[in-house]
Amino acid sequence: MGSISTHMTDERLPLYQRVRDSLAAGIADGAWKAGAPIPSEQKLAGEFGVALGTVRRAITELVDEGLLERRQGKGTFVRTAEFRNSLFRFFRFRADDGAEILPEGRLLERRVEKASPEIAQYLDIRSGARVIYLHRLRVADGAPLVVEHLWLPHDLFNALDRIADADWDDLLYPMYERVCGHAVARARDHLTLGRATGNDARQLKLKSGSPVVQIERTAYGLNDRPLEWRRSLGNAELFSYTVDLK
Amino acid sequence: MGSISTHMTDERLPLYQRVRDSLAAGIADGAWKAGAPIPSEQKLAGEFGVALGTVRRAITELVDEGLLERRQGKGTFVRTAEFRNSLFRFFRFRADDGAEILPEGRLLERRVEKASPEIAQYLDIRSGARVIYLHRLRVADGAPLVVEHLWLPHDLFNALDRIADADWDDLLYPMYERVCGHAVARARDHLTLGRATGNDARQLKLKSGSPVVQIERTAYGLNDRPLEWRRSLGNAELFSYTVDLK
DNA sequence: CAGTGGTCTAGACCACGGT
DNA sequence: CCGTGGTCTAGACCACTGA
Repeated sequence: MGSISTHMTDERLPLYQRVRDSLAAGIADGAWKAGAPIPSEQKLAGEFGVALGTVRRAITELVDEGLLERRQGKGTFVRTAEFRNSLFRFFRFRADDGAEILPEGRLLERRVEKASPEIAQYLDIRSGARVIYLHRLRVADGAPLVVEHLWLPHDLFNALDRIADADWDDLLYPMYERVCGHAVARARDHLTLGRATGNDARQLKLKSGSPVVQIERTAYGLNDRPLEWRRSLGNAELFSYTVDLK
Repeated sequence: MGSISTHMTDERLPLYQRVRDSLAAGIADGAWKAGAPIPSEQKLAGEFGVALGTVRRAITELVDEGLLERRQGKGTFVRTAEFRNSLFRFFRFRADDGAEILPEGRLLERRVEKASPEIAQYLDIRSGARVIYLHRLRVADGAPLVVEHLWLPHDLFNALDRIADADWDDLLYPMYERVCGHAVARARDHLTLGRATGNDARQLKLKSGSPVVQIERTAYGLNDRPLEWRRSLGNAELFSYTVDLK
C-alpha cells in the first residue's frame, strides 16, 4: 500500500469508479497540491493493483469533471480552481482597450448569524444553525458593478473569523481553500431579471426600480456538500452571456 | 466492406477519430434514421477492421456530443434532436398548474431577400446572397411571449418555398430536417438585455422601452455549416435560466 | 535518453433486455 | 438463451517533454 489512501469506497461500484473516488479524495484532502502532478498512471495502477486502462478511465472521469488536467509527456496535474470567469462570464467588464478587468471585491459587512429557513435549505443545514453572512461590492475603475450577499456554514468556515477585514481577497474561492481547506468543485447558477431596490440600488448607483440581473448560486465542495449560497445583483445593461446548446 | 461508408478521413488522424467521423457522416447522410439503432460494436469493429475498443471510443465521443445514445443490452441509437427546450429553457412558460406549455408559433411574415452584410457574416455566405426571412410570434394561452426574426440560406432551404403559410410547424428544426434534410446539430446562443421598440414592443404587448431579453442564435448542421441565424426577444420579466459551472 | 501520457489491440467475463 | 453494451486485463507501440 502506497502513500495514497487506498481505502476504496463501496464494494459494489465499478473498479474505475472506486479509483476515481479515491483519487478525488486525495485531491480533496490536499494529498496532492493544486498545480502539482499526481503519480504517473503506471505507478497508480501498481499501487491500486488494477490495470492501467482502469486507472486511465478513472483519470478521464476526473479530467471531464475539471479536477485534473493531462499534459502529454509531462504528467497529470491537479487543476487550479479557475472561478475567475464564473461570475464575470455573465457581464461585460472590459476596459476601453478591450482588456478584461478583474473587479476589486470590497467587503461591506460581515457577521455570524442564525440561518433563516431559506438559507438553511440552500446550504442543507439545520434552520437556525450558525452561518457567516458577507456583503460585498464589486468595483472596477471606481464604478460599482455587482453587489453580493452570501452565506457560509459557520462550522466549515470558522477559520475565517480570524481574518481581518482588510485581509480578504478579491476572489473568495481560492481563499476558502487556503484558509479553510474547502475547495469549490462546482456551482449552479440561477439567473433571473429583477429590479434594484433600497440599499442594493444605492450601492450600484442605479435608480430604484432599474433592471438588474439576479444570480443565485449554490457552490459545492468536492464531496458535493453545499459550501456557499449567494445572491448577486448586477446592472442588467451590462449583462452578456453566451451558451452552447446541443 | 459493409453497407456503411468506410471511406475514412484524413490518414494522419487517430483511428478512433476517423471512425468517429465515418459514423457521424453516416448519421448526417441519414444512413441510419433518428431513433433507430446503429450496428453493434462487434459488427462495426469487423466492418472497419479495427479493435472493439477503438469503435467504443469513437462511439463514446459521439455519445458525449449528443448524437448517439447507448442502451445496455439493446444497442446504440441515433438520438432524436431534442430542441424543444432549447429556447424555452430561458423563460418561464408554465400554466397555472405548473405544467409546461408549448407555445404556438405564429408566422407573421415570410419573404426571400438579399443577405445584409451582417446576416451574411452570421450565416457564412456571400453578402447579397438569397436568404429566407421569417418573422414569427410565439404565443401561449393567447399571450405573446417571444418575437423571432430569423434568416436561412435560400440555397439550402428552397424546399420551404413550397410550404403554404398555414402548414408551418410550431417547431422549426424538425421541419427543416423533414422538408429540407438539414438537421440542426448544435447552436450557440448569445444573451443580452435590450429594450422593446416599435413593432416588437407592440407584438409583445409591452410598452416601448420595456426591458426584453434578446437571444441571438446561430444554429449549425451536422457538418458545422451555419443553417440559421435568429434574434429572439422575450419579456424580461419571464426570463429564468439555470446553468452549471465547473 | 528515460518517463510521461496517447493510441490500439485481443481477449475475458459481467449485466442487462428480450425471445 | 443469445446478443447487446459495460467492465477489466495485459501488453504493444507511438508522440511528446525535459534532462
